[in-house]
Amino acid sequence: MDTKQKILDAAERLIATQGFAGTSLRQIISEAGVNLAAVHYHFGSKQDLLDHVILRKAAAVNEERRRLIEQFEAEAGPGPVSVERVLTAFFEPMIEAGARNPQFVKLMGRMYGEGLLPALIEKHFQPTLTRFAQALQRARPELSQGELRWRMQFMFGAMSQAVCGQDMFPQMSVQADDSAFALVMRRLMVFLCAGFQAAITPEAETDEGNRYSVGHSPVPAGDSPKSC
Amino acid sequence: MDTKQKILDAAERLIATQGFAGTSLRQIISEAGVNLAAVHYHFGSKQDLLDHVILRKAAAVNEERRRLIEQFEAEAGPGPVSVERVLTAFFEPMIEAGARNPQFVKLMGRMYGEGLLPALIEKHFQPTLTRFAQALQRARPELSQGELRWRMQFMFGAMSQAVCGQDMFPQMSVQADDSAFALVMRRLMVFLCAGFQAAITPEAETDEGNRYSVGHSPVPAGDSPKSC
DNA sequence: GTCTATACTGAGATAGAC
DNA sequence: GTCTATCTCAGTATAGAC
Repeated sequence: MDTKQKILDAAERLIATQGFAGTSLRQIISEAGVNLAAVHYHFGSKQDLLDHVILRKAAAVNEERRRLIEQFEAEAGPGPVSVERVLTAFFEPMIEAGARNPQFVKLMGRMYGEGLLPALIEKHFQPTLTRFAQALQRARPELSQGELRWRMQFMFGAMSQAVCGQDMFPQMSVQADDSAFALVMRRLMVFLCAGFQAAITPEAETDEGNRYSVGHSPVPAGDSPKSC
Repeated sequence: MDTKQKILDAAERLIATQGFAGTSLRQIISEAGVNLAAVHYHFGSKQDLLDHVILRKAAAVNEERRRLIEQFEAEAGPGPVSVERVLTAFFEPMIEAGARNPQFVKLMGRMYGEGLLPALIEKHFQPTLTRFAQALQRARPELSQGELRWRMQFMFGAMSQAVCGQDMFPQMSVQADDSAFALVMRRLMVFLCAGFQAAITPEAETDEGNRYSVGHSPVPAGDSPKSC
């Protein structure tokens, strides 16, 4: 009866540590102690198994996100919800989930990195995502829709690395213990908050000459096109 | 004689569009018109083939990055190079590479997402990476080494999504044409620049009670721990 | 409905003939 | 250097026991 659960648990554990492509069904069934065909009976395919692994927990996180953003919007009345609070509504449920189950959050990050999440999000969480996009748009009305969505794209990438990124600096393993997770997420929020608050990107200077003239003549220090 | 080149070219093209895991050696050899065993003869394994695909072009980008940061440091004299200029030294060579060969840059982003790049970077580009970390540290001396490296981690994640991310919003495909690539990268730089410039993350408030009290009582609006 | 046994196709890798 | 044959292991499909 709990064959399904055993498969889901084993899959979550293994995929979180080894990635989706790096985990074979035979590993999963061996750890779960079930038969290979049971996976396809219950889930259809490896990809569908992944969907179920993610959905059974992501749904709650998503629900909580929706609840928080609604609460903040109600509190804000007619005015916009601040960028900081929108990000809080987005990340706080994730931090909570990570405190309860670090594995799952790591798995989500990995799946995002492997490019497997967007399809799922589009299938199941599009409304929530749109809701956050609109909230951010109200908080930063100067930003074009294009720029805002790119910044959200950047946000997802940064989040993915925050959650499951491997260290680039071997001499020091930053993510020592799980208790540091909440701190990392707060660092992420600070970083992203500033990013969203940045002035709009000037769209001018479309390849006049070759911008790579930077190369061998000194770069003018003062009048950069970037508002930094 | 050009068997090696044919394999490298086909691999770059296919992996850039389908990812590493999603591309089989048999696809590659079919497109290159060579024998399967030739791959293992010339490169040893699929993973090693990927290393060669990346290294043959990434080395130049990396060299250019090193050259630029050195130039900026020379111009700055004893003072620090600004965050903006450090990021320029980092991204400008990549923008150039993308203008010449969009495929390659996309491939790099994909590999980063799949978690295959950090090992390579550590093996071959550690000195350059350390150099940029030091430059950023001088530009933002208030940041602890840990926080700075996390922000770099966020940067890599955002970059990865900027370069190869799939759209989350189906109704509108943002990355319409390749000419938009430079604009996206400038948007990324503006975003990241603000992120690095953000005030340090307060490390206090370590789980006193349960921070999720946010839940059912209204969240205090004013006195947030995040400096946003 | 639930699970087992087994076979099928395609993957990466390797040994050895030429 | 190159190619054939073959090995192991992956995901998948199905027939049939209970």
